[in-house]
Amino acid sequence: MGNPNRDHEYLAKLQDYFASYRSIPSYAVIGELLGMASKSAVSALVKRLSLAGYLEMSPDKRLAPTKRFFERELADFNVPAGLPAAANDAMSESLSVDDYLIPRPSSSILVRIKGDSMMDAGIFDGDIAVIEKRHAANLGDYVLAIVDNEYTLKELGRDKQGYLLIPHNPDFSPIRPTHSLEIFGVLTGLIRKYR
Amino acid sequence: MGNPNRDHEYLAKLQDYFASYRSIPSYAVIGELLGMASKSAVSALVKRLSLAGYLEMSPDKRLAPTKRFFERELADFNVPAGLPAAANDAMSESLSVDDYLIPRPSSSILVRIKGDSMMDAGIFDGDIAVIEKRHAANLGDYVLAIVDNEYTLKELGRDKQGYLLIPHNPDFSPIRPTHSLEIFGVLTGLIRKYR
DNA sequence: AGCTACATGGAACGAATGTTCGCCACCCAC
DNA sequence: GTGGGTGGCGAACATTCGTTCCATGTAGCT
Repeated sequence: MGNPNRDHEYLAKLQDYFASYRSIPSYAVIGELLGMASKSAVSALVKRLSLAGYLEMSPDKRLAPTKRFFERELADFNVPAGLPAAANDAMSESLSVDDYLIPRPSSSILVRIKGDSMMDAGIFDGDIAVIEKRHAANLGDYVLAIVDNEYTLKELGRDKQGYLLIPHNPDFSPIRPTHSLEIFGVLTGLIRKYR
Repeated sequence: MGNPNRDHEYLAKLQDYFASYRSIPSYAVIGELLGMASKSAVSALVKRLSLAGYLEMSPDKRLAPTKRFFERELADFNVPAGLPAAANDAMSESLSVDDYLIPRPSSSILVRIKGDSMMDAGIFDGDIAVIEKRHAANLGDYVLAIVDNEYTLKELGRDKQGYLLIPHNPDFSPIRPTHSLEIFGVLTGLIRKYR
């Protein structure tokens, strides 16, 4: 395999396209997109990518991406500088962000964080929390709780007087539930977007 | 229109199908799927769903789901008043988080954070950073830079002596590149997993 | 009942699809 | 060099696509 495989480059363009339009275009358009003049070249490419596990045929004979299609490479931080391009061949590990963060979609919801009460825990206003819905939690878990008809994300704690909700910000005080403490779910992931 | 619109039911089946196979089937198959015997009925349905904003034509005239296609019914969970500002942004199983965090897959890479030098910016050891590969950045951006053959994530700053890399942790000092400063990419997203 | 509105069935049609085949250009190993 | 493998080109092909037009059936209304 002396030939530097251009298939990764082709795959990348397909990934970009799918990210934009949520569909795999026809062979003719793929060719146009990748700079191929004939559909047979595309056909060959599709066979290769299918073998590699990035594409598959849906039951109705339509071309569709596989799970692996959505995986991203995970590079290690400490890579002593190879060339930046080396990150491509680093072949460390790949993962799909969704699978990584949301293993149980049906019991997970996304909640946008309001306020700074968990700032010291690295949870900022505007972040999105992945909450797994359940009513039980362990001490030390970050829980989305319902207190006085309001949702709030805090650490679940306990002292001799009972359970409390501990903020991670010196400007806030622990909340001691007056009546009952209802736990909506447990924080299992966090997503932040910059810019 | 005595008939309660069955379109929602049809939409639901399409959503299920797409969730399974990541593609929209042909009109014939859609008909089969929904119990319609003719493609003209499907054609009409597609027009309705397109008008409602659930489907659209991709640039190559292929049927594709829109963002709204992936929105989840809020009515699904009967949460007492004041549903936690649910992130309507992106909710679905497969595409959502990827789509939200990684608009350009081919130029994005995932990097696992090592060390606490950005702790005060809410970026912790073990978090995963979404880096968009490019060589230019603005002051104030968090950049993945290559300094002395090591990758490091810092804020890009500048003073009268030139560029520097600013950590967000009082225990660390700003880094002043001795020779050259190479920027590998810019931080565009952050992912953290609990437990 | 008679009428209208509308969703669907059914068939015909041109356009576009993906497959296939033979051929060429290039690169590497020998 | 020579040979073989590989990726791409170009054209022909049957199949399938989505559109279109008209007929049919049903529901609601007067």
